[in-house]
Amino acid sequence: MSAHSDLTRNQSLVLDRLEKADAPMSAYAILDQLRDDGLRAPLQVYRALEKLLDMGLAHRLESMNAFVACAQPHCHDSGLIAFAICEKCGQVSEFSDDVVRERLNGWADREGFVVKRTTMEIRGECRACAA
Amino acid sequence: MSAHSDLTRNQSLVLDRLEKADAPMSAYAILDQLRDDGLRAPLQVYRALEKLLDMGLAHRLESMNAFVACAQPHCHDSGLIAFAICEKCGQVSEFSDDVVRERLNGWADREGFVVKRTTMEIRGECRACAA
DNA sequence: GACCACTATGTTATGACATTACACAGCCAA
DNA sequence: TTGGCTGTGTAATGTCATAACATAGTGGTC
Ligand SMILES: [Zn+2]
Ligand SMILES: [Zn+2]
Ligand SMILES: [Zn+2]
Ligand SMILES: [Zn+2]
Repeated sequence: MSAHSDLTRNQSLVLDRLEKADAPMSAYAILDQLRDDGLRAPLQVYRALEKLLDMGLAHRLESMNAFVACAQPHCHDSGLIAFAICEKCGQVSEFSDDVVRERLNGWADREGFVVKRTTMEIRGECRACAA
Repeated sequence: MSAHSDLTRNQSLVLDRLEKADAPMSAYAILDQLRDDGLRAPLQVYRALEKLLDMGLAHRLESMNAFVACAQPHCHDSGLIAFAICEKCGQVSEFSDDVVRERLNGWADREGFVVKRTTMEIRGECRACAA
């Protein structure tokens, strides 16, 4: 069912669902679509998501309490990923920028701030929707 | 009670509470602390917050569903503000970086993405807590 | 094989965050 | 004085996330 054979059943179900979605999904939306597969409680989804986030196979969009499958698995070890989210069609673009990363790290170094995790989300309209 | 005479009563109450807090507050935490002032429902707080956000007097921290008073009101028309949030003591540092803004705008221009709003939140530990 | 530690799972209940819907009051301009 | 606009009060509901507890498989060690 999925190309991720090292995943558990629930993890595979959730990741598959995310990969087939054309927009970010909330945990409860995922759950609703996996009822037929035997999932019945939110925690089953949240637990699977937690692992997928750890593995970098999915991302959480803080600004909308939703989740997406990673667009370029294993391709962003930069430690800083930015998301552009179209509020009209839901399309999410994932990218990283070394200059931005440098600037933020520079600020943190000067301030003595120890960075654990950074989120960067741009909301707006994609080219197609803005036209 | 507040230096913001153009605000309504509820807005002043909420902003005062945020300004006196030493860490971000959830809407419900604000509500709890304003019971004595007559506030009784979440919506009263959320409505006040909505206006304060519009006016730039407060900010929402998406990564923790909480709110802070703006640290430098009227001082960041850059349109892009970054927050560094200490997960230990709750201290929030607010800053902006023109280079970062340029880079993100550059990406958006190339992609034809129309930016409405950008959130940038760094989680970690401040100098004092990391020591 | 018996044991133990570790990870995953299933289920119920609860907690935390946010909005919808409706009613009412004040203000100001037409 | 009427109508539009903004702010307010209240109840009910919707949405997102976790705590607590019980169970089951897996793999290593003795
Ligand atoms: Zn990714
Ligand atoms: Zn779009
Ligand atoms: Zn500010
Ligand atoms: Zn700290």
